[in-house]
Amino acid sequence: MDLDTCAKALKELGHPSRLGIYKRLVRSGHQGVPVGALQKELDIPGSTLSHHISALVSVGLVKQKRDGRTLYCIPQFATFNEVMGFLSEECCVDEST
Amino acid sequence: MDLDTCAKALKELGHPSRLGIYKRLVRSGHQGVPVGALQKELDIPGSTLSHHISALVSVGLVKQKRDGRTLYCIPQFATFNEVMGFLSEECCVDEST
DNA sequence: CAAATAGTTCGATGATAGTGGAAATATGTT
DNA sequence: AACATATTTCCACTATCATCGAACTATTTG
Repeated sequence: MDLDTCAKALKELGHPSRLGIYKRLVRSGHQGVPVGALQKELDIPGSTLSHHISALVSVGLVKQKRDGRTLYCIPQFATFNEVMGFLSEECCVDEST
Repeated sequence: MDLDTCAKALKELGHPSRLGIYKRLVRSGHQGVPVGALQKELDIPGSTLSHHISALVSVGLVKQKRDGRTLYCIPQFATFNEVMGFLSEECCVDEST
């Protein structure tokens, strides 16, 4: 992951609602959480929530999967881990030397 | 560190110039880097750079220390580590269970 | 097909953020 | 004091973001 890509992901995580959404998704694991459930739990108007989710989707932190009328939001751990990897490698002090 | 504080820090890191600045500061360690050196290396106009730096200062990721005419920018590893800690604890999967 | 449910897109608006030149401030030098 | 250097603040402008009701699309059910 390069700096620009990492910055984009961090920017999207850098909003309390979106960070809260991502955190909530991680708690549920791979099966994902329906948009409607997020809306109730986080008490965010539907249209606003939809924008936040698509921001997370746009940087690959979340994927969506439809089952009937229900859209599940699934956290993409691989992308998140790449972000963490970039931060660890490029922005942390190497204490081992 | 709470979610809102973490989101604020991530937001500031979520800009390529600022992420680049922070990365550059980490490379230099505790002694810090003069604003002017950053300006030359990263090729950012002075006023713009100054705004970016103060954004990082405002969330505690950077401190400044003056020595004569030169202002050194010093990365605040403790704050960064708290951010990493929040992300690890709240947004990562616990593989140990 | 009509109605119900789940979510998105549209559209408008107000709020922040990003940018950079010019002027101002702080400090050091002669 | 006058000047040079280092950096910030001011100011104006443009661009992007955040918010949310209303209208729309997708899907299931009766």
